[in-house]
Amino acid sequence: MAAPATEIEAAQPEVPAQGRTGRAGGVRARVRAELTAEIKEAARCQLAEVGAADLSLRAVARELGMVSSAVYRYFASRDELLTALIIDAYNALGAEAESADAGVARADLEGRFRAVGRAIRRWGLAHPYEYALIYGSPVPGYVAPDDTIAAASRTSLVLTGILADGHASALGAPGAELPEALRTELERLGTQLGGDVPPPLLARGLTVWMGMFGAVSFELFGQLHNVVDERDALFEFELDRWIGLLELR
Amino acid sequence: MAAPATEIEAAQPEVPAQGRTGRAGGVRARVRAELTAEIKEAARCQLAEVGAADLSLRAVARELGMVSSAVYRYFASRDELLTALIIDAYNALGAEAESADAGVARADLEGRFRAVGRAIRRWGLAHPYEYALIYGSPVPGYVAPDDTIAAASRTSLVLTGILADGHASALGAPGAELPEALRTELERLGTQLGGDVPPPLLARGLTVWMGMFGAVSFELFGQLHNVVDERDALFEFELDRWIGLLELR
DNA sequence: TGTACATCAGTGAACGCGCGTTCACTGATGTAC
DNA sequence: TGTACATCAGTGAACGCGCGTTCACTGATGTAC
Repeated sequence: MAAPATEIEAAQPEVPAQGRTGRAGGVRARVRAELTAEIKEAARCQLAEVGAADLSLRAVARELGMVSSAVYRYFASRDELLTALIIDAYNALGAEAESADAGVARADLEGRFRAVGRAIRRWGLAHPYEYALIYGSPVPGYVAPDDTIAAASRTSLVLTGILADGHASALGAPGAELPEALRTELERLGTQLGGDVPPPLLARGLTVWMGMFGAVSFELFGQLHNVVDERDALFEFELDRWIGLLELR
Repeated sequence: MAAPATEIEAAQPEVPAQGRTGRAGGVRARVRAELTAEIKEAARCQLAEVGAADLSLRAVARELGMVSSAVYRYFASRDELLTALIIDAYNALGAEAESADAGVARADLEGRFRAVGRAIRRWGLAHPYEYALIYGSPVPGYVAPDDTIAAASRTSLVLTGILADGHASALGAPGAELPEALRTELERLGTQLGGDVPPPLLARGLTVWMGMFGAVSFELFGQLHNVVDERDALFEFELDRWIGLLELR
C-alpha cells in the first residue's frame, strides 16, 4: 500500500482518472473503465479454474492478449486485483439479497426471509468461486483492506432489516436469557446496524445467519457429497426451521 | 494414483513397509514411521504459515534439514502428503468429538451434545489451518481420494449416535413434514449411518450440523471480526438453540 | 484550426525466485545362507 | 558368527516451469495556447 499516487488511483477503477483527463466521460476514461472490467472478468474466469490462491496476473493478461506488465496500468498489484474481485463479489451478493427482499411485500416477513435465503444460495451455486473468495477460508498472506467492509455488510443489513421490521410490528421478541457482556455487545451492534433489533432477537439472527452460510458452504464445498442429493428440499426444510427460530411466522 | 506398489505403500505410513522388511517392529520400520510423522508435523507448521494451496514439499524438506527429493521416499507426491494431512485432521477432530461424547453419562443427551459441540469448536480454534483444510474451501486442483471418507464421517457419527439414543428413549421425534424424495433419501442415509434415526430428526440433525460448522467457520475465517467479540457466549447461546431444535431437552 | 507538449497505454526484455519431480549416485542397514 | 547380496535412505544436480514485478521504450491520445 506504499504505491505512488497514480497507482493508487489506478487501483480504484470505478472512479477512473477523472482528475487527470478532465471530463469524466472522456474517451480514455471510458476505454479504461471497460478494460478494467474486462480484466476483472478474465480474473473471475481464472478464479473458477484455479482458485484464489493461484490467481495469476500473468494468466489474466494472457487471456486478454496483453503483456503481463500492461495489467499494472490498471491494478498496482495482484493483491489489489484480488481486493477488487472481493468487493465485486460482496456487492453482487448484496445486490441479489436486496432485490430479493424488495420483491416481497414489506409486511410478509416470512416471505422476505425466504426470498433472501434462496437468493443467497442461488448466487452461491451460480458463482461458487466468488462465494469461496468471500466466505471460504481466507487466502493466506492476503489481508483485506477496510474498503471491503461496506460491501461486506450489505447482505447482513438485509437480514437485520427484516428483523427490525419484525420487531416494530411486535413479532418475534423472544425471551431474553443473554449473559450481560454479550447483551451489551449486541446492543451496540444493533444500533450500529441502524435498525431497532433487541439483543435476544439479534442473537437469534446471528445463529440463523451462520446456519444459512454454513448450509450453503457445506453444499458448495462438497461436504454434502455422498450424503444428501435432495439439496433444494433440504434447504427449504432449513428455511422453515430458521423462520421458526426467528418467530417470523 | 497410478503409482507403483512401493509408492502406494509409502503413502500409507501407518503400516510401513512390513512386507518388505520382515518384522513390523524392525528398526528401519520404526525410524521410517517416526520420520513420516516428523514430515507431517513439519507440513502442519507450513500449513499454518502459508495455507494449504501453497504447501510446498521443498519447504517441508528444508525445515527438516533434508534435501527435497528425500521426501519422496515417504510420500509419492505433494498431493499424497496433503491427503495424509487431511486424514489426520479428520481423525483428530473425530477423536476429540468421540472422547467428549464419552465423557458424559449416556442418558444425558443434552450434555453429550453440548460437550461435542464445544469440543469441535475448541479443536477448530486450536487448529485453524487444519480445520480450514477439511471444512474450508477446497484446494483447487486437489481431489480427495476415497480414503478420506471413513475418517471424515467419524465426527458425524458421534452426532447421529446422540440422535439415535434420543430416538430410542422416545425423546425428540418432531413432526414429519418432509417431501417424499428427501424423506426417502434420509431413510437410506439413516440406516447407512447404522443408527436408528427417523428422517425428520435426521433432517433437523443436518440443519444443526451445518449450523454448528457454519458458526465455527464464521469465527475462524474472520467473519465475526468487528462484529462479535463475545464468542464463547454466542456459541453457548447457539448450543441452546440447537438443543431446542433437536428437542434434546 | 493548428501546433507543442504532457500524459497515457501497451510492449518486450529482464530480474530473481521457488516450485514439483526425476535421476544416477553413495553409503548404510538389513537378510539369507 | 561371517560373508555376499538385496534393499533402503538420503544426496546433489538438473529439468522445465510459471510467477510478480520493474524498467526503459514507443506510439497514440488528449490538453493548452
